[in-house]
Amino acid sequence: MKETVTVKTLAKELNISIATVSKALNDSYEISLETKQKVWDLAKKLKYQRNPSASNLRSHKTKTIAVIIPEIANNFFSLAINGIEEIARKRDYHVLIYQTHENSEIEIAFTDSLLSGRVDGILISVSSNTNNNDHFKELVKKIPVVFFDRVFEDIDAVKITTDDYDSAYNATRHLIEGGCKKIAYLFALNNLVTGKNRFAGYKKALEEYGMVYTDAMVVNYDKDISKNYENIKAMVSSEKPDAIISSIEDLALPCYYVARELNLNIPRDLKIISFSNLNTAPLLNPSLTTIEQPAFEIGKEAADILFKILDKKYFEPNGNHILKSSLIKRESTS
Amino acid sequence: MKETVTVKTLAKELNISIATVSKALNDSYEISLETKQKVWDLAKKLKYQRNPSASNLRSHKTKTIAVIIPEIANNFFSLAINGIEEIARKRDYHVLIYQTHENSEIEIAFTDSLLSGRVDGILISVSSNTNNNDHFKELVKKIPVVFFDRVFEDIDAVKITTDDYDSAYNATRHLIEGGCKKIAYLFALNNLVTGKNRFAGYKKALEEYGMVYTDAMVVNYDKDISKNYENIKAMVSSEKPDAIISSIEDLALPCYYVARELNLNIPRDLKIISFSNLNTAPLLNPSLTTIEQPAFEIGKEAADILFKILDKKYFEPNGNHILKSSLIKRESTS
DNA sequence: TTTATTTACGAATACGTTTAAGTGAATAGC
DNA sequence: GCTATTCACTTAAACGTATTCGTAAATAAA
Repeated sequence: MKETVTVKTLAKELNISIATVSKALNDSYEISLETKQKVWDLAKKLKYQRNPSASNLRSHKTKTIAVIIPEIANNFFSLAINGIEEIARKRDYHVLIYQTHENSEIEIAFTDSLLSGRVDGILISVSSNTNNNDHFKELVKKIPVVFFDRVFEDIDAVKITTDDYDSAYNATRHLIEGGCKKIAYLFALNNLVTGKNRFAGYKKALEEYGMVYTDAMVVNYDKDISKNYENIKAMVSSEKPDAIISSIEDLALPCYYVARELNLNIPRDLKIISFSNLNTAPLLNPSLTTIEQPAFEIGKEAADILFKILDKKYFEPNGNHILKSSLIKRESTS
Repeated sequence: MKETVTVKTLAKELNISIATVSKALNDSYEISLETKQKVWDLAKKLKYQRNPSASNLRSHKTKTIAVIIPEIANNFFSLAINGIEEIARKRDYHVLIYQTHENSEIEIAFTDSLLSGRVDGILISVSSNTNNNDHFKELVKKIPVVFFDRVFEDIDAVKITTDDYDSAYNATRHLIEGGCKKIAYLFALNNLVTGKNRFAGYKKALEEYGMVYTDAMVVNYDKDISKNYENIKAMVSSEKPDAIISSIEDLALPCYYVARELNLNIPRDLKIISFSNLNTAPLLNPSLTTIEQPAFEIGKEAADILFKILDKKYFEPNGNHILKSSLIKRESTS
């Protein structure tokens, strides 16, 4: 059993006090360069590693942030985490991952548990079936939090989103200008601004062209994934839309299967456009027109701002940062 | 500023000692049920949260595991993390994520830094350009580690892999039986058993059918992604294979682009098969035949075993667990 | 030269928990 | 009735670090 090397070890070896060692390791101005160098050299030689628990306990800094997301096996979120991790890495921070699986209760359990001082800050993308934001309101009072992509309106925290309204609006216009007369909508994130804005953009475009939608043309996301397929199929069968806008990626692929099942040709009989970060979008049959969110940049931005808050260099508690998505036109709408 | 509630708070309030509170919270047999109940009730009422740092410092248990992977924005790895997270959740463990981006030095930095007692155990899928495994050999002596999917041969630790040899063998046979005469191979993970086994399976199948491969038909993975496309294109142009086996997902899509660029029809002119967990594989143009690894299960299994080791209920330091992949035949090879 | 300030370090304490060892009272064994 | 054991709890000491306060020596200011 190896002896673990602590400040004590170094102190004893160098015949100086523990305090001096600790200060030297933290590059304190109180310590002479000469002594610091001796400490650093020995620390390196003995492979000294600062004990994080002890350090945290004393300093109340954990060098750790938490990321709470609905699902990791999702292109958007894994890219976002990628961005977050990149920023965290630069600052030698550690990243804890928590998946809610779109379950609000799990989400609450996570946020509660993170109040114990395990992390310095939290990045959250809200679960789709979270209706009540009381726990978030409490949370943001106690610990720095940045919301990204899936956000609530009335929370006192920084939010990073994309131009949901504009991109949905543009997508709808793209369809209308392509000759579509009846555009169905796959609605998700109903209770979040994110979802509301997308839907509003869709409605606005319809309105501008004197078109209407009926409730029958709107399919709501069901967390039971198999039902989504059925619901879309039922809607397409009865309503016979000539286009579909999907407000989340998860609903795009079911559309392809439905079209196949109903013998509808995409894009001739049915045009499809979806919010999506699928890297196979260009290779699908037919290739899929997407509203691509800058997922990686969202993650970076969110992390960046969280760190600014931790550094106390950010003073806009309600900042709303909006990044631009891009509409990438492909065969499914041509 | 709210007072943080500690064991001290509870002790004072209930007029009992700190030790009693601590033991009650840990459900120790030394404490009467009556007292425990009082402690639990008050803890709940005051929303007491055990301070993780203090607890770790004293008990040397962090309730945290680390996952080191090459890339999170990858179907296989995000599914694996999903499985890991599921198991961790059940045991109230926290999951730290580290991405190496296939960089061996970053990998070493991570493993070194995890020796400070920040985590109880580590799950690793080795970076593709890691040639030297000395740091792993040292690592496994000091902390429980389970390797998954991308593993080294001669490390004294548990390994979770898939039947790489068999699945590559079967995939190759599938192509041969489909009439292919010249099967190219996209080689990755050359320095890991994982990659070696896949290549060996390919070679064995060729051999059985009296076929040969030349070095010119083998393209090695380049970490500069843009080069892969060029390399594959060059190989296909000069060698004119009638099929390609890609040993990792990242090399499959470039094949599609190359075929498109060279005006080759898949599968007529060029059949393609790839190790892959793409959920859009059935929707590609044409749909892609895949060797699908049970990514989620691999993650679960790896985490499961790590916890067994932590519980000291696992006694097979060299256990090699092999899960089965499935060959899913689609249009790209028909 | 005398006083004030700076420099470089050490002693001691606190962070919040866990745990080994100890204690008095109640119960059991004979 | 006396000793041995069990029960329920307390005391006190860690775990390894960061930090406040203090201090002796060296330097600067007067």
